[in-house]
Amino acid sequence: MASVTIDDVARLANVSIKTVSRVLNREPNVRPETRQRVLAAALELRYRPNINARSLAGARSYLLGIFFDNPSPGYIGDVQLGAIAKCRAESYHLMVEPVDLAHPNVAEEVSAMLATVRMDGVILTPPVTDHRAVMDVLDAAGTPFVRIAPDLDLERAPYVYMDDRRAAFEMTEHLIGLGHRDIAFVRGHPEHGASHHRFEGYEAALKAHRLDVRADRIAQGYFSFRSGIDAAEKLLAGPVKPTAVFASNDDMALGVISVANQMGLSVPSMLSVVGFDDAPTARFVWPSLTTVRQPMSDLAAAAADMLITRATAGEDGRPARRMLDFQIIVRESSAPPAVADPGVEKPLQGA
Amino acid sequence: MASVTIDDVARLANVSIKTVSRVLNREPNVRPETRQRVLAAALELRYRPNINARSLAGARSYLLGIFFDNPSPGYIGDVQLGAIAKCRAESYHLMVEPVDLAHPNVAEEVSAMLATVRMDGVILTPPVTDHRAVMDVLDAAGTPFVRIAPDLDLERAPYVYMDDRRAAFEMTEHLIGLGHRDIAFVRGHPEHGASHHRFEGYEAALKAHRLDVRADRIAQGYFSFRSGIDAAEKLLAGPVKPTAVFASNDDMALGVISVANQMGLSVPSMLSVVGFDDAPTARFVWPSLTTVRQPMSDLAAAAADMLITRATAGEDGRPARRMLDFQIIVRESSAPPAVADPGVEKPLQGA
DNA sequence: CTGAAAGCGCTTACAG
DNA sequence: CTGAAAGCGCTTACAG
Repeated sequence: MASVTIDDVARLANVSIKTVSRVLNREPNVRPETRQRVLAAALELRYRPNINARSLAGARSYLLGIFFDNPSPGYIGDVQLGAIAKCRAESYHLMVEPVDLAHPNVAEEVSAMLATVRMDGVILTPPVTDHRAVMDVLDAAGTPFVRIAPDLDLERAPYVYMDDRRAAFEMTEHLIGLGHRDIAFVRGHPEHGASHHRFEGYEAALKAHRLDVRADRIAQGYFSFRSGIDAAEKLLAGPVKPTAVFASNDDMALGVISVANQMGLSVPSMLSVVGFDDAPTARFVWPSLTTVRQPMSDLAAAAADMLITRATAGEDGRPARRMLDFQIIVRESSAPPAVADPGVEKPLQGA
Repeated sequence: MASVTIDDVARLANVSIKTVSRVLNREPNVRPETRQRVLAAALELRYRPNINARSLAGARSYLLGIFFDNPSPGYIGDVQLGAIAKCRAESYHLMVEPVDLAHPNVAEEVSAMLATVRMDGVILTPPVTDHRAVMDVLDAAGTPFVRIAPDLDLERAPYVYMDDRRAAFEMTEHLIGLGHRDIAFVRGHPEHGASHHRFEGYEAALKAHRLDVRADRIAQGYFSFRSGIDAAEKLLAGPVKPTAVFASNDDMALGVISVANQMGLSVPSMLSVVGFDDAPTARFVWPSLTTVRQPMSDLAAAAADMLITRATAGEDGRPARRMLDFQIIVRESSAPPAVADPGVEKPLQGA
């Protein structure tokens, strides 16, 4: 209860509180011997600086915020884990703040929050990451922020991201490598930049392997399970069906699998289905889903790191950005096509 | 940047800062007219009290902590949403703190954290909710806490929970109501109190409907997908199979479905399978899972509420507890049995 | 290399 | 009903 303060440490070490402060903040100009004495005293007393006092007196709050709006349950957890781990390592703390983008007064709300609790930086998760009013408020408050996987205004502020195009390219190559030549694609929500990048990756991989990009093998989806079902019903309607479907996210891939099941198309023996995201569900469905793991946790950790180390500007003075690696997770839902094309036996030439 | 302080408000309202403080904290003894003037000034200046200053000077920090260890990704999100919503409504903020129970120095770590950032209360989620060393540290620091769905030492501290036994009872009745008479059960991890409550509910419902509780229809599981598979392989091995399987959680239910699929037992037409938890996955698998929704979000909200309103002691002076309602979510995985028992037509008598 | 003073923006305890 | 003073536990700016 009666907690140990900087005064207690100073007294025990026989120095002023200013010296204790210097040692704890790793400031220069302290004799090694003095430093040792202070450290020993702090250790003995198990001294922990009070974050409120530090924040009130100084320029740092040792607090990072993470803004969410309507997080999908799995998502919020992954993201936070990364940010929390980094914060913990740097003795920062993470404050979770919901942001209701649909609310008419978002800006006012966020502004009030920023005034109440001072944060050294804020991590913006999608869809908040693309909300201009929120960024305006953050700028007005002088609070640094890093965006996770933004779509819009990429020059505006620092961000972390993964290469969606390249991931889609590699996933498509995974299917081609399995022997598939007729691969359908379910596009993501047209308002998400990632949707376009993923489609481009798919398209580029087909072209690189001299395969046709057929309009009747491409369906529009909106990232929802339901839209995956609708898309699958179109893609699987004809007599000659694709041997694989690449859905731009896992929820839609699950919709595709559901339709395939109902049509008696066994996955993966008669139809391979792959997704994107590695949603928690992907591991547990039957068959489990081959997908792309977005390094959400690492992205958040990188964002936290940029904020804590104040590395939010690149060498050229423009907002910094960091790209992280994705991972192709091969599970049960992808396999060689049932009836192999005669040409499949010999390896294909990449472009 | 240059933020509005209590002094600015006091000046504009022509009162002392103490009076501003009174008004903002809803203390008595302020003339209505004065109160109005202060409120108007605060509004005009968009004044927001600095949380660090409040915390440093006063008895409240307006901060709640929520402790996690190895959260399953879906889980952490649900829980937090509830806690955050409540915090926001009461102008509190939520700090997420990871607790590594496996670490030899958990107690020391938590203790350090508590010294650094003062919290008005802490919410403990499973499995932290049952960790004695953590509770000891919390007590030592004088920090109130509320446990979510604890198993052990129920008299020790306030908690929120749902009635697992009753939920399992009702789920079993759902199956009986569908016409099932031969219902198998997969038990949960024996070290979790909930496992026993769920089993008791199953057992009680069978007895209430004069159905046999058969040892060969009960298998031990450990809450994992894998253990669900193992259990299903035992339960579905014989020539006369149960018409329904009630698994103590969703992960195991998915394991059961997976085995059923591989055995050619179509769910739900040849076998009904139900779970418990309403994991995010439950909605998306095919067939989607009939299950029990644990009100995780509401439990967390209730916990936050108890902490904020300081209602952590019951009227009898013992630790308070609050029980919340569960919900039976009927989806596609449960249906009437394929071959109905002749006796099924007439309604059964409940006990 | 070290320290005394002031101040961050509030609340507490006390006086009137 | 209202306010002047002290103080929470630190860091900042300055002096030596």
